[in-house]
Amino acid sequence: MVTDSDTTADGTIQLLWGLREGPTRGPKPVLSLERIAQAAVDLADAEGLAAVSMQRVAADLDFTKMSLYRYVTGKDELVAAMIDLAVGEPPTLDELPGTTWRPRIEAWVRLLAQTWEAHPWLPWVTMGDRVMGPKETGWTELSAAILAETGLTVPERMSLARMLGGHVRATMSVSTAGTQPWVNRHQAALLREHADRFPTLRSMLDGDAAPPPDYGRDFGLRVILDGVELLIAERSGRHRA
Amino acid sequence: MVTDSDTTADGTIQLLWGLREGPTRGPKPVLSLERIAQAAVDLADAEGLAAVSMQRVAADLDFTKMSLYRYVTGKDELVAAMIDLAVGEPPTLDELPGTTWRPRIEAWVRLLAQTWEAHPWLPWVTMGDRVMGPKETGWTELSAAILAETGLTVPERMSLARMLGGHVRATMSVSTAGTQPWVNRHQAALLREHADRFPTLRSMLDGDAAPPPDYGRDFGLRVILDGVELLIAERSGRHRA
DNA sequence: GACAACTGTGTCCTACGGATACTGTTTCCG
DNA sequence: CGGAAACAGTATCCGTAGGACACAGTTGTC
Repeated sequence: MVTDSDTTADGTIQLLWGLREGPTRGPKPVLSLERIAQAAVDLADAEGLAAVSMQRVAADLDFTKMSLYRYVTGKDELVAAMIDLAVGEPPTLDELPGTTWRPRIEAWVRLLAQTWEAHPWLPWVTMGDRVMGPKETGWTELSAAILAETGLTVPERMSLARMLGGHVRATMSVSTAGTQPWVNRHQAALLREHADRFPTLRSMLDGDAAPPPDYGRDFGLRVILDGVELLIAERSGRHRA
Repeated sequence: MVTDSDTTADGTIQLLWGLREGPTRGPKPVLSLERIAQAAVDLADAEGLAAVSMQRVAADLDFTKMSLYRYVTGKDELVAAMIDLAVGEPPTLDELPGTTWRPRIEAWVRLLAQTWEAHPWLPWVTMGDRVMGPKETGWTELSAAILAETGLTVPERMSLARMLGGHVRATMSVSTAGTQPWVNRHQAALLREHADRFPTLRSMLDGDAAPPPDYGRDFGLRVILDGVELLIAERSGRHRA
């Protein structure tokens, strides 16, 4: 399941970056990588990632399972193609609102979150060490371009970009059933039952503070970016001193 | 793979919270949930989560695959048991350094990260809507207790706790092979090749800024907590005004 | 027109999670 | 004290998964 070697990575790179040499000799391919990936994405959107199997994707296309292996060396490559298709082309810098890094990066987060909400399986599949496709790299490029203005160091900027992506991931895919957004009803019942062991959590259950509909995405984003601004201010202050 | 119903959740709850009524009639069980979970954790630590199958866990214990199903209704429950075993008992509040929320929550993050580093499969398995076991709930309780001091609202506190957990997750499981910590060598080669499409990323490749060994965990934590302090300060300022 | 290259198919294999029926053991109760 | 119920671990079977491999049919090239 986990691609752990170079040969696999090379294959995926060739696939995603259009480096697969198209042959000229044999019969014309009826299928295409795009059609396959699209069918897989549609399936994952509709029935979840677990429903995506070679069998099923092929069936949705009215082909045999093994025919897919002419376009994709394995399921890992299919998933990689799904990711780059689903994540889509990033916006350009001038499409973003504002002229400074903060509103721009806020918009970047918002747009990324929208994309991920449309494909709820993406958070699970974009974890760990991978080779990013061109579109996904485009999103990263955009964030890097936006954050260049901050004056942070290169590792800091990339840490921040990674952090924001992680934040989007963390503020998604949470149960909706429950009185409080941070706990599902099974957990709530358990907390009431074991109030002695978890007094703080127990007391928080009855709070009537307005639960944010986005599970704290905006709140967390504000906290992070405030921290960044503070850091910038500190450094520019030191520069002047 | 995804437990999507209540009956399953109920079963897992009973398992994790010790609510399974032990029978008294038949032959004495030779195995135990603890032994099974421990074997599974050891296996996952050594060979990765993908190596954990009922077959393999049972073989490591010199038992049949089906014998495990006497202690666990399915693999989901096994994984749930693995999580609560691997995450371990949280520290107590007075074991943490400092007396204010900031050093305490910093220590909380550090300890959680240590635990997760010891079990690199945990990030993948602790995503999404689940029922937490008692030990994992203990970690959450601790963070909630620490953050109570901040004066943030309940949803804000829990968002923050979730955020910090997400931050630990995001700053783990990254490739180590590469000149820069934020990109692996495959990606780096691609960026050099497509320098026109990704100019910002391309230019960052040659930077010689010191790559942090923790992939920006401390940096990100500082940013987040600075943001929190700023928020607290703003509100207390408004209170005075 | 032969041949090489290629696409899509059919068959087969291994491994997985899990259901079910079974054998053997323990304990309760009449 | 002895049978019967309740249990533990086993053996066998099933459906589905990813994938290897050999094949039939199609296409371009020499």
